[in-house]
Amino acid sequence: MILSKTCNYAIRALLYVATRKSDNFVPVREISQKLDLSFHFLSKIHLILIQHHLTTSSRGVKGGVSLARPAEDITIYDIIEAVDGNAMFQNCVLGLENCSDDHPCPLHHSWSEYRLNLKKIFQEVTLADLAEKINNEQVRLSNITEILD
Amino acid sequence: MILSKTCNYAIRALLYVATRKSDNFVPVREISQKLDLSFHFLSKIHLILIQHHLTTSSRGVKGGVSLARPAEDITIYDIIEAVDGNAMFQNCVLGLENCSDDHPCPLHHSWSEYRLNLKKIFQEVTLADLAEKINNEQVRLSNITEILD
DNA sequence: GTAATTAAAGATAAAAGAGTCTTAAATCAA
DNA sequence: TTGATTTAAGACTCTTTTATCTTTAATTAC
Ligand code: SF4
Ligand code: SF4
Repeated sequence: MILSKTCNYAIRALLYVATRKSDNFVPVREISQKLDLSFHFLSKIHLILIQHHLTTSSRGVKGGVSLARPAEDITIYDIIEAVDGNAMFQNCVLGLENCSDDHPCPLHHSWSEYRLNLKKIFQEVTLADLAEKINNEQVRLSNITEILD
Repeated sequence: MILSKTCNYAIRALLYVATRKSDNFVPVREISQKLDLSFHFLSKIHLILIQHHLTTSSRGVKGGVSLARPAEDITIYDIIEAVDGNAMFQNCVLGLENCSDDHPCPLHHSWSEYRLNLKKIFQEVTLADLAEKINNEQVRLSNITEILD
């Protein structure tokens, strides 16, 4: 898989929050139940997201997490970078070193172009874009049938 | 990383064998020394490659491994498929299910195109292509400086 | 202030990936 | 045939990732 499970869950969780589109905080417990993911594991993932300023949180009654900025301003790339880092968008696909545009191997040209393209794909899609599709039921967030009710 | 370490090592090992271009078997020990990789770990990786008919092997004095077909006929994709499988070229990047061309989410179009493209990149480059570049010293197989002597 | 609620933090555990080690089997050379 | 060499096979260990559990701290409602 291109993305780690942690990253997958992070994206799904934020998508869920984005579809709720209330200004209130969304409890992690609610997210974990709707997405059928481990509550504690999700909590940990949210710490990462908070540290990277993708979300804010509040404790106590009525607490939970919420997006730090409008869903329109959070790209999938932002989430991937926060969780998995950006090595994927920079490293040689074969794990080789000492390669450059000056001394390209047969893979270099296509790979460097591809790598850039991958980044662009993720940067071009925001949480808002995906959330809209989810609300239109053209895509779903979890493998269980009942998800958003 | 896109590819597993095991897969990286497998590619490097086969590239080394390809650059040797002798009809003799190449001992795994030699490969591991030249590439500065664990002998036993490489041995294990070679079992996979042999099982997938990418290499053949011979025990005993003069034994070792060799490519099962000409280097021109082994693509990087063949190696990746053998070691890491092909999930990467088929699965949804977000780990979601129940998606199709009929109900695409905003990522779907670019991703499915990208996924196909990735496969193509790997399928278009053979061991022979890369081995030639290595022999021309335009790329190297290991991070240690002395490698092919 | 008290109780209920919820995230924060960190210890622990299970699973997967990466790497090591030992023994067995095959092959070759003398 | 014997000994050296080299892969085959499998047990084992270490590390990282994934997941669980427990305790603490903050917030709200009353
Ligand atoms: S030239 Fe590009 S693809 Fe080839 S080894 Fe270097 S970074 Fe990787
Ligand atoms: S439509 Fe494509 S990108 Fe979107 S969830 Fe489905 S497979 Fe993934």
